[in-house]
Amino acid sequence: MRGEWTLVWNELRHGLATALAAAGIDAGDRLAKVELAIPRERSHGDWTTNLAMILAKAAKQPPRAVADAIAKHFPLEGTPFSAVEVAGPGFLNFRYRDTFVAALPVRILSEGGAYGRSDAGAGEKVLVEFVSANPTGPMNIVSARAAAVGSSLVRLLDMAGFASASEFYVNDAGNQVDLLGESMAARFAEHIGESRPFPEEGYRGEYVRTLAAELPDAEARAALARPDGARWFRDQALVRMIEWQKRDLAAYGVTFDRWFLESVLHPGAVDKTREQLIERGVTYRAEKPEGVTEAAEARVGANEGAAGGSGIALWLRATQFGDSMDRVITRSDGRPTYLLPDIAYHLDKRTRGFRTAINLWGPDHHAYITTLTAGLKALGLEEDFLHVLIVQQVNLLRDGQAVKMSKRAGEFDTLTDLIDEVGADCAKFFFLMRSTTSHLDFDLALAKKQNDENPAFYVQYAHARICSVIAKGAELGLAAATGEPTELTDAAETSLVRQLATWPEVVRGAAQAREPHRIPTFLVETAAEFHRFYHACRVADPAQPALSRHRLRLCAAAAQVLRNGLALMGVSAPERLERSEEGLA
RNA sequence: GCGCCCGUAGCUCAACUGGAUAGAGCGUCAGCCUCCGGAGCUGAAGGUUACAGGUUCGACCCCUGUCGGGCGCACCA
Repeated sequence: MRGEWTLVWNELRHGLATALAAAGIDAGDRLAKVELAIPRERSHGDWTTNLAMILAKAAKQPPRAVADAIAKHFPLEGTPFSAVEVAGPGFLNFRYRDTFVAALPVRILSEGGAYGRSDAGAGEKVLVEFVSANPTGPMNIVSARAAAVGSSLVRLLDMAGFASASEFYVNDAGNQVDLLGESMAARFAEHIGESRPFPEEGYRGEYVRTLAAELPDAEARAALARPDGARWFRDQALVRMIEWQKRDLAAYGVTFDRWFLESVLHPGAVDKTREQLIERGVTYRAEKPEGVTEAAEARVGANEGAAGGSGIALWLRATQFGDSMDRVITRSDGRPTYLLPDIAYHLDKRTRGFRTAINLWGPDHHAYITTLTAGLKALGLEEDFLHVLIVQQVNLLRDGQAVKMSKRAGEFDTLTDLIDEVGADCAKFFFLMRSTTSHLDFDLALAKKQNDENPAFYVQYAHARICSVIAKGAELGLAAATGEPTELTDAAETSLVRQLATWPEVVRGAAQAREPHRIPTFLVETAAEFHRFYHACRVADPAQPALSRHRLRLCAAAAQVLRNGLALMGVSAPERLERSEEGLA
């Protein structure tokens, strides 16, 4: 091993490169993309690769012949592997040395919270933007899923060697905020017994009334009397709303490196972006988009009312960059559409040095991916700069029955409601458990159960159980072994160590695929692996002190891995779980 | 009408970017504590991966079509 934070993955890659060179096989750039995996089937070894099968065609040799050549030249010396075998149609299967396995618990404990960390991301700067809800109401359930996934992804990327940061984009410059201000002014007027018309599309939620009543009385009265007083109400509403959202998220354990206000882009950055697009010749002025089909034209006609005015607008030639149609970036009245500041914002991200922007969006925005991507390509940004993860909707259930999520006061709808009902740990575990592309059925009754139906408790229980057995060992005067490698005497022990050995690879894979759900999946498997071991092997046995000390250390290593995984999820790892009344059912 | 996402065991979901015999939990059935937390463990049953073609050594994964479910569709964000 070349030292900590080096992946077995890297060792394999180097070994394969050496073997290919020695065997005289030209892999081209294939090696960079080849699959190195941990096989599901343990009898297939600890690592496997399909490299030989990939190269067979170009090498004009049967896959097994290529595999044999690679196996023959693979330099095992100094690697974690003792053997490489050719199997099946041409797989190369690698097996860990016993000494590597025996040394692993020592290594896990010495690396501690850093076990699993790697340099796979090579320090690439990645900005993860998520939630970014309009500052016009409290955090809701949809945001709760995005917050759990986004914050976990940031930690995951960091652990895999990316330079990651989190950001919340605040739409504080649009109509919606003006409407909020107007709504607030009207509610304040109502509060002091005056009348002021409530805006047509205003925010009718009870929370606006609450916030209005908290405004400083004298200042608010003065603003109400001024002709431009709506602006004061807007600014007040904005500040209070953002603080509220920050509080809600903080209670959930989610914070952001930066809250980016859209308003800072106006007018400078927005104008500059428009000029750049014009200079690049990717815009035109027209009443209608160029090259629309008759069918599309008919639809425009049908939507004229909703579409707004007719007149000369500035269009982006989005179709040249993969979009299905051209898009307006400046309305006929001169105001920019949402697209232009969005482009300006992402240009700003790129200018700050981020090589990748990962955005978490709701399913209602998926069509916008091609539009924004087209806008960024039109500016000359890398095609793969923007990476959008669609976080699918959440269906709340209670004992199998759908829970209505309504904006109206009193109904179950907010993040705070959710935390109050099931707790932040459990909510996050459930949100992270599924891939973001899956619709998620969230059963409140299930999440509240503290029993075996609940995977969040299954993992936390494994951790608590380990802490308990370590405490038991201490009672008996048995401490975890230090220094010397672990003696593995039982198949269940070896199986557990091998599971723990995969952790750095799981972190790397999950980070590069941007799939945080692999973490809870791994933790559930690890917990199961631990329980199996615990069932098969007595850990704290005064009659066998030497063996006990080795097993206690293995337990401590397992606890460390569980803690590291739960930490990535933002879920706590309690040392004790108290039985609740419901849990006894 | 067009576009995107989804469809895997009775239910909720995995399957490591195209790999070896598609796996977990719940539910059902049958077992396991003189022992460290039974909130646990072991086993059984349960599948034409919606359907029909195609691509190749190999497909839940890629391509085409069909059927279902969700979402979006033009100077709202």
